[in-house]
Amino acid sequence: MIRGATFPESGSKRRLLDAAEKLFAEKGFEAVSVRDITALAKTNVAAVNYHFGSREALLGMAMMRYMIPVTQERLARLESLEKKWSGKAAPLEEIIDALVRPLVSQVKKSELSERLFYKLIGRIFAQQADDLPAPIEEQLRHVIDRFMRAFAKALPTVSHEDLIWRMHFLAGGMIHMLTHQDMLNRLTSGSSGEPSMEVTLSRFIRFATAGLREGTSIEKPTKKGPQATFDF
Amino acid sequence: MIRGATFPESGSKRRLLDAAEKLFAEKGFEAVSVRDITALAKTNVAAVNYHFGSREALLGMAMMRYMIPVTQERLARLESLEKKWSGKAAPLEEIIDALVRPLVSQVKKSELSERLFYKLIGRIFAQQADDLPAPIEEQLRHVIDRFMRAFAKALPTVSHEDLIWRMHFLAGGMIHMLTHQDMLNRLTSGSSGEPSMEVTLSRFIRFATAGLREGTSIEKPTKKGPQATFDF
DNA sequence: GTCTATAAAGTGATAGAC
DNA sequence: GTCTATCACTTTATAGAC
Repeated sequence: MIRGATFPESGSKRRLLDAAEKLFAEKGFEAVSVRDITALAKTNVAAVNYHFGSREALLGMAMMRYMIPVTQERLARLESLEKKWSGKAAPLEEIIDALVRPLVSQVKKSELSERLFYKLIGRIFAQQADDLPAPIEEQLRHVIDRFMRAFAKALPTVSHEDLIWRMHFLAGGMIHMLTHQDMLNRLTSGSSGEPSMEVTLSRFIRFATAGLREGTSIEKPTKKGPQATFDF
Repeated sequence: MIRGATFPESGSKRRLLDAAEKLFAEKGFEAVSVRDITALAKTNVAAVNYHFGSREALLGMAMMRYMIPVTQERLARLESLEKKWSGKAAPLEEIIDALVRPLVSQVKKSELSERLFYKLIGRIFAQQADDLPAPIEEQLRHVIDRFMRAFAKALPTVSHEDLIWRMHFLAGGMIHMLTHQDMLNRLTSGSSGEPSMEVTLSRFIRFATAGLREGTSIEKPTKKGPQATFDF
C-alpha cells in the first residue's frame, strides 16, 4: 500500500532536499525561496528545476521523505501490537503509543536538530488538507483508517462518529505537543519544567487515553456539561 | 489589563482590515501581498503604508481585532463563573467551556464566513510564539495564567507541571477542532457526520474534561502504559 | 550535470501631484 | 486622504554555454 520511493543518499539532489527541509522547518513553506535553498545546498540556482522540476515539487519530496518512514513505522507497530494481543483488543495506551511514537522516534534518523524536526512535522500537519501533496493525503487516510479500526475494537461501546472526533482531538494535541514546546515555556514563564520527550509522551498518552475512553463506561453522574446560557 | 484599542467602523482603513483578514485566512500570512489586499479593498497601493505604516503592522492589527474580544469574553465568562460558584471550585466542564466557547461565539460578530473565521484563528495559534505580535502574546499569557488558577482549584491533586501540559494538549485539540473540520471529512470519507458546532463543542468538552481530570483520583489500576520496548 | 546570465513578473515602500 | 508612477529589490523559471 505505501510505496517505498527512494531518495538519493548523496549528491546535489540530496543536498537540496536537506537544505529545503531545514529551511522549510525554520521559516515555513511560503517563506523560503529557491535561492535560499540553492545557497544553503551550495548548488546553482538552476539545480532545483533540473532535479525536481519546480519549487513545489521539491517541497512535496521533502515532506514525503519524512512521512513515508513515519507511516511505515506506525503501521508496523500497530501490526506487531495486534500480533502480540492476537485476536483480543490491544490496550488503548499501546495503540495511541503506536500512533504517536513514530513521530518522535524518527527524529533519531534525521540530520536535523530535534527542535527543527518537530517544527517541520508541525508544519506538514498544519497544512490544509486540500493543499497537502496527494500521496501524503493518501497515506494519512490509510493510517487513520487502520487506527480507527483498532480504536473501535478497544472501545466497542463508543460510536463510530464519536470516535472519529475524539481521534481528531487527539491528533490536535499530538501536533501541538510536538511543535509548540517552546511556546509553552514562553507563555508560562518556564513553569512547564522542560521535561524529556519521553516524559512528555507518557503525559500525552495518559491525557489522550482518558479523553478517548470518556463516555465508554456507563454514563458517569457528571454534572451535565454547560451548553446552557451564560449571563455574559 | 486588556486595553480596548478601537478599530474603524467604516472607511478605507476598515476596508483594508476586512480585506486583509479575509485574505490572511484564505491563503496564510506569508502568501498575501500588499497588492492583493489593496485590490480587494479597492484602495490604491499606498493606502496600506499610509494607514498602518507597513504590511506587518496591518497584519498585527487584523489579528488584534479578533483576539481582543475573544480574550475579553474568556475573562468575563470565567469571572461570572467564579461569581456563580462563589468560593467553591467551578466544575471543570464549565471552565473549559469558558475558555473555548468565545472562539466560537465571536464568529457571529464577524463578517467573514464561519469557515474562514476558524481558519484565521487557526493561523494565529499556529504561529510560533516568538513571532506573534507582542500584545497578542501578552494577552495569551494573561489568559493562561487566569485559567491555570481556575483549573488548579478544580483539580487540587494534579501537580502544577502536569496541569500545564494537560492544558497545552487541550489547546492543541481546540485549535485542531476549529481549523481542520474540513480535513476530518476529507480524510474519513465524510464519516464524521458534519455535526453543528454546538455538538462538536460539547464533544470536545467531554474529551478535554476527561483528559484534564485523568490521574486526579487515586491511581487507577491501569495496565501501566507502554514506554517499554517494541520488537520493531 | 553544472553553471551563468537573463527574462518576465512580482514585491514592499515612497515621492509627489491632486 | 487618495492616487499614480516609480524605485530598488526579489521572485521563479529557463536558455544556452561548458
